[in-house]
Amino acid sequence: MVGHISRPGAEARQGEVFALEPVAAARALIGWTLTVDGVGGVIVETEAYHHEDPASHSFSGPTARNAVMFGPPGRAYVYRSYGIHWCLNAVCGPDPGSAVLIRALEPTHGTEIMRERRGVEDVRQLCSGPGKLCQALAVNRALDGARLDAAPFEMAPPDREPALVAGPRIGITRAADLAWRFGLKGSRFLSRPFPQAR
DNA sequence: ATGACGATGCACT
DNA sequence: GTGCATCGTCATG
Repeated sequence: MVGHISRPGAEARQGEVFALEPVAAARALIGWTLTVDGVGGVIVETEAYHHEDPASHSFSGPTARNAVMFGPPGRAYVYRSYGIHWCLNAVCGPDPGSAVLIRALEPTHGTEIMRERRGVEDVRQLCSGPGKLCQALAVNRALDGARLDAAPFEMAPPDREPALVAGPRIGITRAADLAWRFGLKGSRFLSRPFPQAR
């Protein structure tokens, strides 16, 4: 079973989000539902990567790997991490070379398929990390450059403006001080907790 | 041709 | 909390 997730006006709102600069886009994407062939869930964690950001793959200019980042917004940029995992980004921004890393989903669609693909039962372990969610949604190199507004992708906006939390990005060494990681406040499906605001 | 380096996840202490 | 598998990508010779 593959339930559609479309809502009225979703396409226009999607175009608006992907036109934003990456920090704004990363914030705006929290709460959207993302599926691949009907399997997926609600985006609860993102990170922004700006073209002038030393932590971004695009920082040193176009290469074979990051070419999609320099193309039109609204496409998937998929890359291999640590030779093992895949990671999914949404290309965004008015300027070339910006993207939003999708870091975690709250599983809502096709959870049994995700359990099979991940080999774990716990719903909190299905999509709580960029590599995990790509395994759960069967995202790989074949989807690098694919449009996010067409099959097999489908995206639907949140009904209400979600409450956000922000913090430093995970797993990077450069520009590690920037608070460009965003999460759905109170979500139990994050890859890691956010540092407490003090 | 070769070497350094990860936008990670998992097992283990 | 720490250790590390594993390999594509990119810079260098």
